[in-house]
Amino acid sequence: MAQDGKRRAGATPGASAAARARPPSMADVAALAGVSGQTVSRVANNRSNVDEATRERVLSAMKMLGYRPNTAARALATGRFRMIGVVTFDLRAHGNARVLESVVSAVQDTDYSVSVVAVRSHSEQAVREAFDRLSTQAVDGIIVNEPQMLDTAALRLRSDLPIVVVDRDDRHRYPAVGSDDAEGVRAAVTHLLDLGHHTVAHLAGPQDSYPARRRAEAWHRTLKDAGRLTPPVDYGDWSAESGYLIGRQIAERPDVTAVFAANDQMALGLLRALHEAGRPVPDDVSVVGFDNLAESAYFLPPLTTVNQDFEEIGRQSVALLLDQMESAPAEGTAPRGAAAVSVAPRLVVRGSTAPPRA
Amino acid sequence: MAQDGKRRAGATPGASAAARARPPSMADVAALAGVSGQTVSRVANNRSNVDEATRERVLSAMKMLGYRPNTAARALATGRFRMIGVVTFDLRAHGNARVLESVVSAVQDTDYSVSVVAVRSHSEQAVREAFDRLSTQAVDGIIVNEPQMLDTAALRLRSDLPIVVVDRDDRHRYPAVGSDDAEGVRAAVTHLLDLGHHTVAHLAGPQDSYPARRRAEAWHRTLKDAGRLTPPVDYGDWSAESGYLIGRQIAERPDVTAVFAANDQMALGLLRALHEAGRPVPDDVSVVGFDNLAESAYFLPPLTTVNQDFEEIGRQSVALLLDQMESAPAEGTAPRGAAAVSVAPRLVVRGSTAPPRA
DNA sequence: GCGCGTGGTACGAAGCTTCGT
DNA sequence: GACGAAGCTTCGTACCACGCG
Repeated sequence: MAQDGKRRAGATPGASAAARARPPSMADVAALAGVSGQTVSRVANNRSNVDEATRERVLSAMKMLGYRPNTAARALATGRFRMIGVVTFDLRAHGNARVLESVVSAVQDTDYSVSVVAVRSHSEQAVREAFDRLSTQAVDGIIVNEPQMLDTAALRLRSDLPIVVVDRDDRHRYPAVGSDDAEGVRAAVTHLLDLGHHTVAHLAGPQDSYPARRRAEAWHRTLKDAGRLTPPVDYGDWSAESGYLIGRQIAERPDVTAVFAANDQMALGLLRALHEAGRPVPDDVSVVGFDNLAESAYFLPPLTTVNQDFEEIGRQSVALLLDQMESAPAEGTAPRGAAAVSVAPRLVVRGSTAPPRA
Repeated sequence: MAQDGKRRAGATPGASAAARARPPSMADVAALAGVSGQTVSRVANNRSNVDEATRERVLSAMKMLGYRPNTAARALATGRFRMIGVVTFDLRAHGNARVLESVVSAVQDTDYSVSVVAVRSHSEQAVREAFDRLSTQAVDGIIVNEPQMLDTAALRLRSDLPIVVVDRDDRHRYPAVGSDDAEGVRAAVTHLLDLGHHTVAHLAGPQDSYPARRRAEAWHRTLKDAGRLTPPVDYGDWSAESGYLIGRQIAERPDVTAVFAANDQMALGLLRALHEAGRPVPDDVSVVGFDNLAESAYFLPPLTTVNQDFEEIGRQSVALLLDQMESAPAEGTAPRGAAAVSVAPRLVVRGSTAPPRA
């Protein structure tokens, strides 16, 4: 076989298995298969110009030795890491966890891996730090799961890596993928109007959140387009607790017959507040949420809500990122056109909505 | 300055910025600072034997060039990747997402990164594939978030990497970190007995889940220790839907005055079933859950449940893993003693439990 | 000649390129 | 077109040696 005995003593097949500590290298495979390292490399990278028979020999040698290409060496040689970085916020938030899940899942269908960095606060400082970690670490592209970015200045980062932002916002110049919130909100509010409600109150997310703002704006616009009055908005912080606290105030407004909450958690708090105030849902007040938690179908009453297709969002962001990575191989900063992908949400009608009392 | 002009043409300071595409390497920093690459390496790794003045020079050169050490090259040279792999199941499950969150957070306090691999099914095949991915990829240790492993054979993996399993189970020989389920269950069941209930029914998780089994066993033992009868167990699948479906049957058993559900989601379904059957909670039936979802405090009624300290679990698993990684530097398979860390759960009493009707 | 601050060189594992058969 | 051999590249680190107090 090959004569690279000078490289290391134990590499010859004759050596006992006792010295097996270091993982097998390409040279080991080559020796066992009786081919050159070059050919092993060709097989490992699925090149076409290898004879089927030798390919088989090499593959079985790989299997026998349990050979795994050394990622570090490959990355060093190619300059690419086969790794996608994900910057995410609080995973306790349902949507964030779902997005991460679907991104991981989508990436798994490629030969990339995922490295996750969590941002603990919404400060520009924290976000910048996360990016720093990722660019120090070896990633070829970054997906930013940014459902509540305080200020977009934080997104103006020095980084020549391809980036995709999840949860569409037009304030920045990066390609983005997100739910078409406006469409979902429109469906929700229209559903309530169609049921006969004169207007719809809004329990919004925090004012410094872009998604919250978008939903509030869409709510406002839908009412306006329908020629309805727009009640004053209440702002929560996405939590069930805030929904409950604000809900107690809403419950005291006898004119309110329908409420659109910016997420299901706040809707849950609202349901409890209305219940305690003796205002039955949906007989007295209708409630619509946003997100479609797994639990929402079992709230009392089951919650009408807007379902977001997180799977699709994950798939699309990964696709968009890979796209960029392939088209701009270290081209520097060239966010070509900043594509924006909208994923359609879907209204799920359940028991928390009904026509207003006669 | 240095004389490595042979390495690449554009590296000399005189070259225009036009050729700047490749990130700056150590040699660039060395050239700019007028030292050897070796010294740059020393500074980058915070070694002590560098003169304070040269250290400053090197640091400012790094800053000026925006130098970042190349992870791949470093890994190749050292044989360590500074990366921890996490194998996780469905992130839609609250607990899994929480564990991932806390693991990521804990790792972030070290200079390691996290690579996430998701397992889509509970088959040994899928788990093995996940491990394969991780060992192909560059990780120094693995944390397995395994709250519902079908069979532990799947955990008997060829992998000489340090491993920590989250969600303690004694069927395998790996170090593990998890909630002390038995203790949490005991607290929950005892709470109900103390309220005056003669016995407590159990809405269990799926039979092929170890955590579910552990909780069921602890429930059984607690009742037995108290000398109470143990009603037949009903098995759900963790989902609110299964809780609802089984709950409808439970609601028809007039003897049932208290139910312990193996998680909050099933408890939610149960609450709804009891409500629909006209059996008020807690007046007619008391319900206790397990997990303490963010939402549980706003269920109708607010759910008494067992809180798990996921943050602590994450911290502990990372600590345990780092421990192993440092103590067993490529020692092969030597799971020393298989440490097991138990994290104490805590009963949270809310409105879903009360003494039985007189 | 001890020790500190340095520099020189080989090395790690894979890839690519150029020949050559 | 299927392969091999040799040599160079990637970048950072380990080890050893050197000069200078």
